[in-house]
Amino acid sequence: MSAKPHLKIVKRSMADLAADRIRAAILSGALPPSARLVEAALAEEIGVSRGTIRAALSELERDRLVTCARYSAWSVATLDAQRLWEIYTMRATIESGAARLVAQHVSDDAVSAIRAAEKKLDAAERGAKAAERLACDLDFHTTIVQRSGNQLLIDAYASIMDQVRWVYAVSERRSPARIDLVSWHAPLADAICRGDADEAAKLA
Amino acid sequence: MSAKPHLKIVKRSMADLAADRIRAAILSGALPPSARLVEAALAEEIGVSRGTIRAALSELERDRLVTCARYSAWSVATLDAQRLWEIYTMRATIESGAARLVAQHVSDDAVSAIRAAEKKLDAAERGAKAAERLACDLDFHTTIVQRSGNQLLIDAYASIMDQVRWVYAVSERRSPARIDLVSWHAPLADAICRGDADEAAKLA
DNA sequence: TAATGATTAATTGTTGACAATCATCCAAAG
DNA sequence: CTTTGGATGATTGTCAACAATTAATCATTA
Repeated sequence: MSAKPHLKIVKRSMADLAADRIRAAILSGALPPSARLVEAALAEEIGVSRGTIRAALSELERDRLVTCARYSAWSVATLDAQRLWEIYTMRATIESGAARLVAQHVSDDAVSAIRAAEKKLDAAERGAKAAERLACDLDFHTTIVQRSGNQLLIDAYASIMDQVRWVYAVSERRSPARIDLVSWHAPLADAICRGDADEAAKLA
Repeated sequence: MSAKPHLKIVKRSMADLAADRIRAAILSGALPPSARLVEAALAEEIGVSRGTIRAALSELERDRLVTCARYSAWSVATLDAQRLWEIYTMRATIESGAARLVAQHVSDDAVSAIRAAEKKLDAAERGAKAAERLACDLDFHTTIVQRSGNQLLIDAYASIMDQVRWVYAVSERRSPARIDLVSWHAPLADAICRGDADEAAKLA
């Protein structure tokens, strides 16, 4: 995605690593919604101290993957219908704002980037397996948000997409009907490329 | 704002209290952008241990009021032109999404709530001092977001509005011309009340 | 039986000490 | 004069122990 590869190695803290482990366990479904999380147990299992685990859980709390009841318990967040609606609405809101921005000052390389993502989507649409198509789908939308140049939007989108993936993982509904991805996304891509901000925001 | 007053007292952790103190210091300008924050010094000043201060700073980091350089230093976030644009764009995006939601399923009490906020804005517009008018202005927009019924949007808006207030506090530009607040906001209120989602989103 | 209050085990909140890392300074070499 | 290298102080990262709080249990009482 980034043109110039940067060599800098990012040394990550144990807390970050621990957060990754727990996050993966939640996203994979190993830790189901509402599952109880005990700091001491996690500390033992991952091999770090409780303080480190606490920092990791705080990070996951920010991402809304876990919740904390004071002096009582951490637990994996729940996913009711209301929250599901909120997640999808939030995603649509952010993507809409991003699409509007991209359309407002549309550039050549933005167009090429979007068209490239569209093309990959087209390629995946025929023949590729469901997971591949889903990945290209998400990639298409992510490309748009990236192009908005707004780090706040990009971060918020990354966070909400984590939730979306979690929803996908938890509700194991496989391949929800084989719709035509390209024809579904083409109007949005076109609106952005011709600079129609309002239309782009509406479609997203 | 809330109809039924709940009596529950929320005992807050020392970390939360510490976060409030530091947050207030930042929003008041006592801690200017880029100011260095040393855990030990803050711990001494506020009267809690470093671990507690660390938790507080992590919370403020989530709110993007402070940043952390590994093994080096915490510091108050910076506010360059790019970030300023990002903040305002993000606010517009969230408000747009919320306005669309409210307009989509507009209810009677939603209309009355918005009209009430509009009326207060109208009252403040003539005679009241700048701070008062600004408060009513923010209140009007907040009312809309609250009415969206989406907790994710509400939280995100509260977070970004903290940043907006920070911008106002840091750049001490007073009363940026006395524009007619009501006529500026009326189209948005009308669009929502008549259920025109696309128009509402565009105006916001 | 249902409500009350004490007891206790489990869990998070907080702390201070130690380890790891970074930024600065300064001297020496080229 | 610039660059290299090491010593040093300051600051964050991590840990283990202790305090505070909660939730469950169970006997007691009306």
